[in-house]
This record gives sequence, structure tokens and C-alpha cells, in this order.
Amino acid sequence: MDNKLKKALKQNALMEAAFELFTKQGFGKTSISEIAEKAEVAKGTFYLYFKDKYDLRSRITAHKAEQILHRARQEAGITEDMDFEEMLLRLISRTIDILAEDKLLAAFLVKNLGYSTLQKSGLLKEAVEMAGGAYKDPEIMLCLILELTGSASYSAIAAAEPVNISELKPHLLGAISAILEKYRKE
Amino acid sequence: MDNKLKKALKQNALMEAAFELFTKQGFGKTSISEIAEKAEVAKGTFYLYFKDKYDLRSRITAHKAEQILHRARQEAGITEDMDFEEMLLRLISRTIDILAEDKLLAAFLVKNLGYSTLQKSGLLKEAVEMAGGAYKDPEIMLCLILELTGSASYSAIAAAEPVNISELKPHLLGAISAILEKYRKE
Amino acid sequence: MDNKLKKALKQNALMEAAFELFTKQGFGKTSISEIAEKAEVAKGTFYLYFKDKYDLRSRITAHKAEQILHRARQEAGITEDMDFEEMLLRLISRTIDILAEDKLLAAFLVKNLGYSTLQKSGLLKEAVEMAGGAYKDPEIMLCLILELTGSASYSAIAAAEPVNISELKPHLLGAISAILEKYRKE
Amino acid sequence: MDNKLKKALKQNALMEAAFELFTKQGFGKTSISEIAEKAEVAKGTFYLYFKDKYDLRSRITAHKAEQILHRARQEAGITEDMDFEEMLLRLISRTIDILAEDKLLAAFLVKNLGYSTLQKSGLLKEAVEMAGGAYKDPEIMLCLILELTGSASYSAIAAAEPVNISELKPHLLGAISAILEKYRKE
DNA sequence: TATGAATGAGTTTTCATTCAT
DNA sequence: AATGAATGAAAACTCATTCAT
Repeated sequence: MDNKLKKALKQNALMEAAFELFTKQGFGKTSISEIAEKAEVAKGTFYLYFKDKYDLRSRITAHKAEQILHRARQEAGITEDMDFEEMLLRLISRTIDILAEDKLLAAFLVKNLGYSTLQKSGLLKEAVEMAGGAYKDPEIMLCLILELTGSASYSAIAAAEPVNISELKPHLLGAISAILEKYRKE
Repeated sequence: MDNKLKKALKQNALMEAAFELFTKQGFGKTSISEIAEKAEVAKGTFYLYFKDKYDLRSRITAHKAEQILHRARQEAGITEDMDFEEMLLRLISRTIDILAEDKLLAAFLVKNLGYSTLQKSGLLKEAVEMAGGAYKDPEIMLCLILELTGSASYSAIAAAEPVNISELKPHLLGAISAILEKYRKE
Repeated sequence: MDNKLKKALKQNALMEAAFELFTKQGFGKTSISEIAEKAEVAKGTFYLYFKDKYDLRSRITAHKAEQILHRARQEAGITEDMDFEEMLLRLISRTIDILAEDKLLAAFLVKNLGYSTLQKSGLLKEAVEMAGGAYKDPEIMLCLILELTGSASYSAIAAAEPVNISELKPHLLGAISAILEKYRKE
Repeated sequence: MDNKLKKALKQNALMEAAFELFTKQGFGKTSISEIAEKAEVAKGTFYLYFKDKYDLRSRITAHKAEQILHRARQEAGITEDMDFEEMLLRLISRTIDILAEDKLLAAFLVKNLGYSTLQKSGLLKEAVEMAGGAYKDPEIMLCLILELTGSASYSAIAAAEPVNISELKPHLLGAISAILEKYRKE
């Protein structure tokens, strides 16, 4: 009903407010009062939707990650006839582009999105299976690729170190190709 | 003389106590009282040595990083006649071993040691110069390698994901080789 | 409604408690905990109403000054047909009587009520205008009178120096008359 | 000896440092550490010379007041043949000039120098005796004059309210004349 | 459901004072 | 006499959480 809609709106307002504050001033320096104030909601209302700050953070993380991955997949222009390498590179490339548009989101996800969360999302399992035919040790290989991608692109996005993300991107994709090559069953 | 020694000991006691608490229960959940208590020092003494918790953290980070790198270099068995690749792989391998022995230290450094801190340490600059003769874009290449190493080995050390560190290590070194190969001047 | 009333009551309780403590033991030796305890309110509640001790003090000062002036005016028995001198003397006389009843209040106001606060209150401006017709330099004249009154009666009220206030009062009013005389337009 | 000189110098350094800090940031916001630091003396040394902050303050007050009064008397150009009124006016005028040169000193003395301290200084007693011949109630009269002078000139010096001190001075001296007139035995 | 005043435990921080050197 | 590191009691201030409305 209208009621459910309202509820969802309040929850969403809280999550968005918290996300902004967490990214701008850090999790530790953000209080529940601040979040409630920014969301234009009473302090007590917070507890109607979330157990505490930690609960809120993990729900934001999952939500944001899902959004990003879903969008990246949609926009990556993947077709049936592509091979695994091309699909993966396209997906990564598009994800980087999306994160590059939003430094704060990138920083937030890198800090809070562990490999284990990704594993749960199903996407990774899917990818491991797809890679299984043509590559050795697909899970380890994908882990290496994902860690490299996350870590290096974060550094370039957030601090432009050692170079900015658009300059880094071809290098990163090249390195990924090299790793894939190494793991390809001859 | 004696006084300075005592002072250094107190400071060290505070840093060690804080390090343990930060790694065991997290930075945000550690209070200055706790640190002082664990260091067997009065609360007020903390403020004789550190401005606040943040100051303490950054000084611990720098200190620990320097320790690790120094030890790794000492123990890596590097000799004059080695080529760059061998030296780098040995250094990384030894660093991983050291970190593998101490999960908590690994976690702490990954969280708090940014690429920029490493850059300041001088070691990186040195490596870039050494690589300059035989590799294209040495800084970017090294950045990719370091991010991959830090991120992947952390995941393996801290959570044994996707596999434990001893299993991951050969894969990681292999991936690094593949990246080096890609950047080698013909 | 009821809520607002409660809020006002709490604020008032804090101000009254603080006033008593400030006057009895001094501002510097009064802690916020003490104030809260005396007001029978939790420590945190203090910060719901006041920024800090300084904020509280200035609000008490303004509040007390307004109270006193209002009461003095009410009780001074001023009528339309009186001339300025009579009105002023009656007002001052009544103010002194009120302060004489409450040494601590007198001490508090003398310490914390600057001339500038009085200026803001509007009463002074009014008096300046009224005096303008019959007296030269009315603002300076009134300033001299007020400073003399405040300072001398404080000394007599608080310490009975050189004599107690009831003995001093006629002298003070006499001195004020002399000053008025001096400034009267021929 | 040299030793006594050294001692006196340290004590003096502490008093001067404290005076500056008390006037600049207030008594309550000045700590003993700060005073010692500014005096370039170890914290513990403070306790060799003063019992606590209050002791220090009262000694500074007495010292500064004596200095001022002595200087004012020296510079007032008083001669044997002057009558009481002229002497008093000259003394007050010179004192105001001295205080006008040093706002902070003026503020400090007004806050900390009570009428009772003045009484102890002997100067007041002397003045009362001198006035005794020609004026009624000489002590009360002098008290009124001193309170008026202190209070009004402080306001003008510290805040230029209602006008600056050089503008106020003739008014103040005029008012004093009027008071003297009133108390003169016919 | 929603509110926001109230709480008080817990945290940071300051600082007068001591005392071994 | 002089030092200044160390102390710890006490102050200021924060904030998650509750609960009456």
C-alpha cells in the first residue's frame, strides 16, 4: 500500500543519508543522530528500521554492490557469442567506469565489500563455472583478477596514484589478459 | 640518558598495547583508557606521547611497515648478480611469509598502509629506478604488482579465501611473473 | 504543549541551579555535573539546552538583569507627572533595594553584566531619549551615573565597604543629583 | 647574592608571564603549565615560588597596583601649595592616563583590585585624613569617587563605551568635582 | 508508526601536584 | 634549587538507546 511505500522511503532516506556521511566523514565519526537528522527522520525512527550502525552499513554495502554489478552487466554489452575473456574484460571495464564516476562509492565499496560478500552474490560462482572449461584453477585465477582490479582501480580512482584511472585502465586490462593467458588450458 | 630510554620504552609500550588492541577489537572499539591500562601507564601519560588515537595509529602504521620491509629485505637473500625479476619475487615472497606468520599485522597494514605511505618510504622509488632499464612504464607496473600482492595475500592470510596463503603464493608469484613479462622491453 | 512546558521547566531548573552554584562557589569552581545534579537532571540533559558553561552564564545574566529591571520599574511608583530626575532616582533607589535583598544576585550581576548588555536592553536607550530634552550629553551622563551606582552599591552590598548599603544609599543618590545638576541645560 | 637575584628573576618571569596570560585569555582558562612554559621555567619550579594560581594572582594584583599608584603619584606633579581637590584630580587624571596606555592592565586591576585592597595600601587612609578638614564624610565621599572612577574609566578604556577614555575624562573629572562640591563644608 | 526528550554510561581530555633525579 | 615525566582525579562532552506520548 501507501504505507509500505512510505516505509520503504524512510528506510531509503536513512540509507542514502548514512552512505553520504560514511563516505564523507567515515563510519566511526558518523553518529546515528546525524544520520537521522540528514534523513529528516526522528532519531527513534532509526531503530524501527535498523538494529544499529553496523547493520545499516552492511545493508548499504550489499545494496550498493548489487546495484553496481547489475548496472555494469546491463551496460557491458555482453552477447552470447563472446568468449569468457572478452566478457570478463568488458564487465570489469564497465564496472571501473561506473566507479570512476563516483569516487566516494568506490572508496566505500573497497573498504566494506569483502571477497566473501562477492562470493555470496552468485555472480562469482557463475563466472567460476563459465571459466572452468577453458582455464585451470578458475577460482584462484578469478580471485587474483578481482583483487588486482579492486585494489588498483581504487587507488587510481580515489587518489590518482600512480596515475588517474583512465590512464591506468588499459594497463589493468592488459595485466588481466596476461593472467588469463597464464591460466588458459593449452 | 636513562630518562630518554625510559621515555622511549613508555612510548613503545603504548604503541605495542595499542597495536594489539586495534588488531584484536578494531580501532573504533578501542579506547585510550584501554590502551593506557594495557601499557601499564596512566591515562594522562598517553597524551604526553600522542596527540590522539589517530596520531597513534598513523605512527604505528609507519613503524610497522618499516620494520617489515627492513626484515624482508634482510632475509630475502638478495645478491648482486640477480636480475630484477628474481629480486622482486624474492622480496615479495619473503614479505608474504612474514605477514603470513602474523595475520593481525597483515590485516592492520592492509587497512592502514596506503600506496602513498609506501611511496614515501623510498624503497619504491629505488625499485622503480632499477626496473627502468628493462621494463616499460615501471611505476605503473610496480603499482599493479603491489596492489595485487597486498590485496590477494591479505584475503588469503586473513580469511583463507579462496585458499590459504601457502597455496595461493605460487599462483600469486606466477601472476606477477606474467605481468613482468608483459612489461619487459622486447 | 505539555512537552514545551516541561522543557521550559528543565531549562529553568538548570539556570536556577547554576545561578546558585555560581554565586556560592564561583563560576570556575562549578562543574556541569554539579549543576545537573542540583537541577535533578542527567548530565547529558545539560547539553540539550546549553552549549557549555559560558553559554549558560550569559543566558542567566541576561535573564536575571531583565527580571530585576522589570521588577524595579514596576515597583518604583513612577507616574506620568514626574520629571526625569525623580523618575531616575526612584528607579535606581528601587533597584538598589532589590539588590540589597540579595547580595549574591548583586555580586553576580556586577561581575557579569557589562554596560553593553544594558545598552541592548532598550531601557537605556529610552532613558537617554527622555533625558535628551533637559540634559547635555545624556548618554555620557547616564553612563557615569550607572557605573557609579553599580560599582558603589555593589561594594556596599557585598562587603559593607565603606558602610552598609542603607547608609550609603542617601549619599549615592545625593552624588547622582550632583551629577544631574551639572549636566542640566541652564 | 647572585643567587637571590636569580630567584627574584624567576619569580618575576612567572608573574609577568601569568599576568599576560590572565589578561589575554582569562584566569580560568590559564593553566600553570602554560604560565611555566611562557616564563621558560619548569612546571615544578612554579611551586617553589607560589602556592597555587590564586596565590599568584593576588600577588600580581598587589604588585601591579602598587606600581601604578606609585608612578601616578610621582608623575602627577603635586606640590605642597595645592588644595585637596586639585591634588586628587591630578592624581586621578594621571592614573587614568597610565591605565589608558595599557588596556589589559586596566582590565586586570578592575577585576581583581577590590576596595579593600586599596584600603590596605595606606594611600586611601592618608587621603581620608587630608580630606577630613574640608569635607564631610570623607571616607564615603572618596569611596564614591573611586568607584565612579574605576568603573567608568574601565568601561571607556576597555570597550570605548559609551565613548573613548580621552573623551570621557573631562566628564569624569567634572562629575568628581560636582561630588566634591556637594561634600565641601561650607 | 513515529517522535524526540531524557538518560547515563563511557570517552576524551585537562591539569594541579608530586617526586625521583 | 630546578627539573619535567608521571600521575590520576576530575572535568567536559558524546551518543546509543529507551520510552512516554
